Amino acid sequence: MLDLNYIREHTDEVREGLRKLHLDAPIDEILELDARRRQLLQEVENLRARRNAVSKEIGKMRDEAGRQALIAEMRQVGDQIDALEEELRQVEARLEQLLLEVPNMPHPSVPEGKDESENIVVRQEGTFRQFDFEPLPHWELGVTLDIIDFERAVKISGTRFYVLKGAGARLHRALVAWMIDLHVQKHGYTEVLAPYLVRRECLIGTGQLPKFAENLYFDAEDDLWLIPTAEVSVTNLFRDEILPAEALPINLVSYSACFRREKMSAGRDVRGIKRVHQFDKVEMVKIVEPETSEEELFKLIDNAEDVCRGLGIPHRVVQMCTGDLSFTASIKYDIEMWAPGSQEWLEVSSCSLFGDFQARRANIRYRPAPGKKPRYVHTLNGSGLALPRVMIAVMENYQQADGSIVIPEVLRPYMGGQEVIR
RNA sequence: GGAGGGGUAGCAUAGUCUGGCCUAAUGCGCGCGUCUCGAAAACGCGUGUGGGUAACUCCCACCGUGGGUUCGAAUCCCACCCCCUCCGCCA
Repeated sequence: MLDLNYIREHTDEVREGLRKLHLDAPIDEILELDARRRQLLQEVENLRARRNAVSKEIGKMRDEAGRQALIAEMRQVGDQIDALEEELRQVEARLEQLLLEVPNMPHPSVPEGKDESENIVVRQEGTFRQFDFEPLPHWELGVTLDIIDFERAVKISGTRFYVLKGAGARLHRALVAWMIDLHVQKHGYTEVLAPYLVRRECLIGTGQLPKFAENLYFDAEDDLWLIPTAEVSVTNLFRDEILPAEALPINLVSYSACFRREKMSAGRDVRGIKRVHQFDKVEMVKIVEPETSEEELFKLIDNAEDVCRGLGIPHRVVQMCTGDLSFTASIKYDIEMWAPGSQEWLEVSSCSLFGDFQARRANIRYRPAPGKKPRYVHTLNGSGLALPRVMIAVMENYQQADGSIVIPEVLRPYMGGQEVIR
């Protein structure tokens, strides 16, 4: 959420930001409602001040006739207050609703562009493996090795679900365990395991709601929502808190299942395990002081890249242009791994700096020093990494001519020393 | 799910029965200062959040949440949420 004062005082910059994003937002209506709100607020508060003062007098008065006269007068004032408050409530509700639909502003450093075609490949690392045979896509390798079962997944859950089996399931588990250990032991994160079902307010806090409800699964009876990413549960751990300065930076890593309807991409990427309704992910979340947040973003990206380096799979870092930024991000970089069987770059991580956009929504603040006013924190997160696509990259990069898959060395301790899946 | 107890500012408590000097007190913690070579102790001052305002020693709101009664609600009424104890059920 943007600061209402900022919208009022820097209206032109907000309009310019929206133009760069190729998005629209009801700025005029917001400004009108804001002006009306402040006007109503003053009227109501003046009336309330009067009533407070007079009511106190009434409590002390002995003259019964004068008392009754004042009570009658205050009854009138009360009616006026009720009427104004009703209008105020409506204005504030509408204002809140509109503010929640205004996207974050792009950071000035973000290159301008209309859509993903204008994203910028910042760097590429690692060497492509030279194959002396035709590398197969993972959906063929997985079925042949009997480590992925698509048909039974569809039988029990429908399209866009998958089942891992035997060494496939274990490879998945090994990846999760190794990634978490890497981030904890080498990068200094603290591991957390949080609920997959969260309250509606959490989705509003991190920005999935109200705009993107159609991408989420939820339980109507209890109004509990399945998280589309651990970002939601982990960032919201701190909602409505004022953290002491010494608690920052907070660096958390969390494994979770993620649930997405994928309504927007019907018909795309239907083969294999690239785009599914339920997948697992290791997510990194940072809660930091505003002054350090850009530096923290680059650490975050490097931490995610370290996973690619450890696995020995080529990757590249892509900066999103303004037209391809998410609703909540101020800066965003994707990390993509090369998949030689599918012949494509796979987005395995998305690293974002949100500034205070999420912090305002979730009301996460910190106190810079004892006695000082609370300030909003900056939040960041990045995948470290998303499991199915890393599985794809491992399977396709490490396949051999006979269809077997060599297990990357870093994962072998997590697989009981196994070296090859055949 | 049943019965009982509870939710008050960072923490711990008072206030609720009996509405109005509660515009929420006290202790702890925290900050600043005095004293000291320095510290502790003691003493003094200060210390919740959000909003209105150019700004304030000014005003408004917030006592779990949302409604209601009243000139006036932490206090009375209704609904809901959460926590604790016991019982039931359960991996």
